[in-house]
Amino acid sequence: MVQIPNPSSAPEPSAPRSAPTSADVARLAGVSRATVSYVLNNAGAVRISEPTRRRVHDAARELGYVPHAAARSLRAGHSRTVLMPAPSFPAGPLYSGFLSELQWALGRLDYTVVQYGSVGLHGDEAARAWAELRPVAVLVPGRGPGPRGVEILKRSGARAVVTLGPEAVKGAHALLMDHAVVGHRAVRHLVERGRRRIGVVMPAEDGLEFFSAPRLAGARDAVRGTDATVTELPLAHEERAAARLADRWDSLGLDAVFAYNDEYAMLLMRALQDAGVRVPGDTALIGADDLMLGRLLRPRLSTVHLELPSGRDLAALVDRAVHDPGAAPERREVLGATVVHRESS
Amino acid sequence: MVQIPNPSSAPEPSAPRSAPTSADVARLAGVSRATVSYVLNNAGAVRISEPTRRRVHDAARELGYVPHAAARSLRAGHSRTVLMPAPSFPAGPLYSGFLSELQWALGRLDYTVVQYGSVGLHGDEAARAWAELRPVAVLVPGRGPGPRGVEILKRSGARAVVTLGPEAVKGAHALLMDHAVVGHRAVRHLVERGRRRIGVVMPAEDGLEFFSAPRLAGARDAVRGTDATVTELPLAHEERAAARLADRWDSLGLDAVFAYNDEYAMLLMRALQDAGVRVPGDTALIGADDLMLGRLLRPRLSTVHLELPSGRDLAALVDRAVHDPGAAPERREVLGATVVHRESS
DNA sequence: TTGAAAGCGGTACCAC
DNA sequence: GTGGTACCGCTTTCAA
Repeated sequence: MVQIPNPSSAPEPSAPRSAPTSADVARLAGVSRATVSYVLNNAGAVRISEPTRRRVHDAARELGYVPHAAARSLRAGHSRTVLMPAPSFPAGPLYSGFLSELQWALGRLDYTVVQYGSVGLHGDEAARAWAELRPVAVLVPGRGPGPRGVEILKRSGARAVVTLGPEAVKGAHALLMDHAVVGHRAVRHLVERGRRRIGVVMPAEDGLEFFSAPRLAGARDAVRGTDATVTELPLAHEERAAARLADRWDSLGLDAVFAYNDEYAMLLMRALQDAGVRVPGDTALIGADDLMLGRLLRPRLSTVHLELPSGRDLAALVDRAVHDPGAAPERREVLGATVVHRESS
Repeated sequence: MVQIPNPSSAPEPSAPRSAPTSADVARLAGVSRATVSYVLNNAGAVRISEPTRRRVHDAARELGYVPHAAARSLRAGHSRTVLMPAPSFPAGPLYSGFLSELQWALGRLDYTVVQYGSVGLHGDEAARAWAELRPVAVLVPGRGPGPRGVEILKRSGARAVVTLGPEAVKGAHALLMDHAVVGHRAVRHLVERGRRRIGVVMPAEDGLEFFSAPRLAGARDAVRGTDATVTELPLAHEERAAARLADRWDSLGLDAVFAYNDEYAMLLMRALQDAGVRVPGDTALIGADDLMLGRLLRPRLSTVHLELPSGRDLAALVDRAVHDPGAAPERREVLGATVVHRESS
């Protein structure tokens, strides 16, 4: 018996031109769209007979039905999307760890975290782009939106805006992370150990001023009222730049350096050693971020250990804020910084 | 005279309860919603008088109107969202750089990149969650969805699914990045330099097997047909674990190590040196990923330099695939790996 | 040049 | 138990 190809029995090879909707499921199951919705959402208020439930589930599975999030949240008037602009700075292990912990914690609370790639959008323009997605909350790392941006987000339904940065913005919750404290701790440490002419490495790379400027400010603050001085040392993250800096080291007359972070510290340490400068004998050196690599250097690198807020705490804050959008914005300093004294200082 | 608070004259302090819609704008401007849409989207087909345009723009600005992306894409039947599941592995500088380049390039093509935090979702379940957002394309780093997952995504409107991982999936474009080549290059290099008993460091950390397993396989492959052997060396990313490994080093009888990547290599190098093992004299050492830190070690660390696909190329591939979803899936090996011979091997 | 209205896909109220 | 139906906010014919 010859098998005649039946178009309706072979939907597989040629993909259907558009996604199946709940109406398709309803048709196939021989019920109404309402019933499909009830069944698929396990509506507690409505009782659906077991045979019907099965028919609906079978139809949905057969069609490969996937609900349309946009339609759903349009109807519902809200979503459970937490939007985070993708950071403009290169994410190190600290931030990566924080982020994945946060995603996990928000996921447990049934929120969906979405990192939005806002390239080249600035200020209110960025806020508007985020607002188009109608997130229930917005978490902004780094330089946050201005007060107008926050207002835009709230007017378009964001029940919480949280900034993670150096300054609080009106109307938004603020987890204050002023990196000045990092520079302050580092340089205070150096001063306490008797150093007086202190260099502060400033990365030449773009996107880092956001951290380096406050760290420098903190360093300046730490020498206030002492006879110690701070000197800026621009440095690109490459060997030759470090070598050039090391070559003119004697002329700088420094007896200590706070190197922005452990990576720049490592770069500089190697260059200094190659140039015959003894660390910490001639020049004390301290980094920041407490990366594993610092522990492995010779001498072991002193550093400033950072304590970021826990993802769980931040998730809880978001959840609280979402439930009570009217509450006064929280404003909390969350950046812990403690010196880890090892061998280089 | 007592000031009686007038609710209607003071909309500022108490935020409006819901977001302004295009109907609100229309009402305020004294036009229809259609006109608002025309004006705000600069519809070329329809000419709107200049005074009307101004009235609409003014009204929109005054209300802080932001269009509702969900409603828009629901009506349009498609979006320009490119979805990427947030990677399950800790993102290093390589991946971060690649990602931001990709975001930039896709942004230039007017796509919006969204990283979706799919915590604890696996297989088809994850694919369904992604499909709910009806992205125009899905880019999956690491372990991609199965063929069924791809089918789900395509049926719900994704015009392109691209995997960036070790194996091609039916129906999806594949940028093949089989890390076996990394292990192969590293170990071949060691063998060529006369080493025979070769250790391969396997990170004990979760989420890395995805890279470490293929790298080990490649290493095994490289000794096939030679008299060299490969020994697995489990190692946690902490000093004490490295010290323990170094302590029993002599008993292992190895004359070379491929250390998974530069970070583990650095960890091991320090421990070996502390234990009196000379590198490369007693044991040659090679890492991978060509991180800056390797260049700064003594001896300078040999490594395997990885070449990831450029963000621009991948963006172009996505754009092509979106325009011609019917085309045969591209399948291309994109992971370049070349040994950088320095001093440790 | 502008407006009325249909409809995208789901949900939930109200009848039956 | 189940179905009809009115929305959610926006775009886009089609008429006026």
